[in-house]
Amino acid sequence: MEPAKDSSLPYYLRDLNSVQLKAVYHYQGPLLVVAGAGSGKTRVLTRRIVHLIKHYKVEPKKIMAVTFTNKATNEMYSRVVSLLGEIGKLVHISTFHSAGLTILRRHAHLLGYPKNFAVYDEKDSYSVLKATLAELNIDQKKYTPKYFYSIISYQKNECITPSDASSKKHPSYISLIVSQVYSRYQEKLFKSGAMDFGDLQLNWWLLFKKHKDLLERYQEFFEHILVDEFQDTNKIQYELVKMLTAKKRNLMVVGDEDQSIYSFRGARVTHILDFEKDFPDATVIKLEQNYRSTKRILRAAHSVISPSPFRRPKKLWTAHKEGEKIRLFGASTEVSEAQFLVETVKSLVKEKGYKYQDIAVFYRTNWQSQILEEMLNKEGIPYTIRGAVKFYARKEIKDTLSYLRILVNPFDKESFARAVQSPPRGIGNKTLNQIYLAAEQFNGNLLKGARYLADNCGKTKVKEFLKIIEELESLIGKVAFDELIKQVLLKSGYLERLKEIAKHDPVVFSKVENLEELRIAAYRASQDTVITKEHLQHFLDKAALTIEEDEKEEAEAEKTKGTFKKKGVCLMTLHLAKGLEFPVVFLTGAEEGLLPHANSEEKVELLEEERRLCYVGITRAQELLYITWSEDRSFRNKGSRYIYHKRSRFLEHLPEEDIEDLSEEGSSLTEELYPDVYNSQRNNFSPLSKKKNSSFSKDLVLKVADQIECKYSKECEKFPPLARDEVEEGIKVLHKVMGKGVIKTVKEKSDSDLHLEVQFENFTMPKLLSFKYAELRKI
DNA sequence: CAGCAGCGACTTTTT
DNA sequence: GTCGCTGCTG
Ligand SMILES: Nc1ncnc2c1ncn2[C@@H]1O[C@H](COP(=O)(O)OP(=O)(O)OP(=O)(O)O)[C@@H](O)[C@H]1O
Repeated sequence: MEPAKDSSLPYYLRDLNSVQLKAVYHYQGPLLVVAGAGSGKTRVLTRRIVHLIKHYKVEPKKIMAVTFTNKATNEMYSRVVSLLGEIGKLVHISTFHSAGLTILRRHAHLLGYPKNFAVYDEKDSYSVLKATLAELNIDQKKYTPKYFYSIISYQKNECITPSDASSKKHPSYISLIVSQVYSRYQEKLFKSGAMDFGDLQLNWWLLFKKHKDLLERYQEFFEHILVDEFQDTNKIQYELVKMLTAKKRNLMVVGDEDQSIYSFRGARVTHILDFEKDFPDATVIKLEQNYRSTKRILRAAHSVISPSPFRRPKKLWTAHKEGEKIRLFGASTEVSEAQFLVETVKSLVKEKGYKYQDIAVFYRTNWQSQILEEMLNKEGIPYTIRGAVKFYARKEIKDTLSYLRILVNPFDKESFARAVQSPPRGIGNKTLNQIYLAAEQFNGNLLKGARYLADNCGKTKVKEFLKIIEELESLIGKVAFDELIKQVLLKSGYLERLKEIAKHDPVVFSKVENLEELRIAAYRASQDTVITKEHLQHFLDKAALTIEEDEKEEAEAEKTKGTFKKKGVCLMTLHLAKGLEFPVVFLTGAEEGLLPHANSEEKVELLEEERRLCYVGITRAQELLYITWSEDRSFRNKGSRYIYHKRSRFLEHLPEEDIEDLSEEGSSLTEELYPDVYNSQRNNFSPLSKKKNSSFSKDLVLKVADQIECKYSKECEKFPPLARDEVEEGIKVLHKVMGKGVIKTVKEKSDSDLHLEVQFENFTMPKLLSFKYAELRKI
């Protein structure tokens, strides 16, 4: 297809082929774009936003663009901002959940929730469910909280409310129990002034159902709604989109059936088919030219996806060159797989001129990243990882944030209980229950309940706890956010407690380090401005949705490139990779049991989803593609038995002429014959055991703990401020929060500011700082 | 009420 | 192999 090269076209319409242009020009009415990977779907969607604003003079804030994952949202955001600059930031670009949260923050009172309702994560929800099951005398061994959580989430995704669930005509025994649990659970959440993830959609939907006037206002407000990755949309999300566009019918959806990988959370590919039924007048546009990958990569991708039995065949071609062969590497152990990765990355950077951030590493499950990380660390290769063990889900972080959460929402039982008991302070379940009871007199306000108990029943321990809370509360509006976090850690005795534990168990080092990381996140979120309740709420919201702090800001920093890439090799799960692209891709763990995952082998639908996952991974690659697997990997729960895994069945049909097999010599045969030798060799191979204990001594714990207490800010006073013309790579600096470090790179951003990358002593990864705000000292 | 031993779950993917 | 929860003990 000839690109429209006419240079009289505005900048944002260049580099689009005629079919793409047709989609971008589309003004009003429903529009469906279906197309294969890399055909420019996201490009068309983002360019169309620009066109709507520039040409049709639609106000940016009246455009909403949504999708499911944070990553894909960031991708859209950075593309729009790079095309539009500041104006682009006014467009409402977010995930469905984040959009729901924003709207519910404004109107939740209409549903009876407090304005500062809490957002419960999975763990909080489990805990509520556990209490629910206990109340209903349900055997938790037989039906776990997890089980109910998944069913309730599913129901919420399907627009099923508790009352819908209980009004079933001929309920089975189990669905009867489920509906009981669902109702009681929902009641409990409500009393705690809390919503779970599903509620961010369900309550949004209910809000619009119950308050037509409000819905109309939003229908009126949003001129255009665009949905990226439409195949990942579940029922309630589709319903929401239909509701919102019912009046103006300016809805554009963009998707690819072959990339549907979220059916486990209720996403339905059939929505693409439904769309044509729901909007019979929809314009349908198909894109067939791939602009991302080489011919070889595309053929490989095709060989993976085409055997799928349910698939509607789709054309996809590219004008790009053949490119290099796809390299396969079958390793004998996960360690040698990781070694291959590390070595190859090194040589790509050294000899082929690739940058670390050009390289992505994908895997099926989060835990697979561990070994890869260790290897990369060992070799000093910079990398970024997202979502592994979610930062805000860690115990120490949740413990700390629980104090802030009850400041914002004193009804939040989960956070209240957590704060009260971390660290343990002589208040146990008995007192806790008394507080709950007392709180009923105050509409469920737990702080008031506690106050009542403290004043009238002489509970000194409770009094002491309340004193902490009140002191913290008084800091709001007075100090910066990082200071507030520090005070939480000090006043609550949490840090003291960790130091105590450190004396006999240095493992807490990583916890202290994480807390320091949290304080830095707080510092970055507020810089030196005074923290307000609104700020605090906002920060907690972002934490709840696992939106990485300043991800959007950084996206901006790299405007020129269009797409934003973080520093270093990018590690992520296959699910998170969707919508992104990289010059070099490593698809790791491409073996039976992992891809397809063992849990998905049984059912065809699940198996096919795994296939699509593999397809998604392959189609992220622009130039080079490496596929690796390991015949042997230790699965912790399966004991120390090693199970031999064959190369993934999805690789079976890779075209012979497009691949180059670099697999290790020695194979399954050797393993089967000499398992002992094999195993001992394997042990020699793991120098990476997590025995941090010896090197991360208790001194280090104390050091970081000191840091939290801001020892550096005093030290800072001893050194002269660093002037702008003194900034130079390699010089030593002191930062009041992060301590001593060396400037690694200097990036000019504008006249007013510099961007510095500083390697601090106490952190493995370098930190990005703004010169203007960092107030560095010269040492 | 806190500490500790013993037990089971954990590793599928996201918000 | 580790984490976190449960239930027992002091
Ligand atoms: N007409 C074009 N000319 C040049 N490059 C293009 C054109 N259309 C798309 N591209 C490029 O192709 C790549 C893929 O585009 P994009 O990410 O929008 O595709 P996509 O359909 O959203 O892919 P996926 O579904 O795999 O996420 C991008 O690098 C984009 O810049």
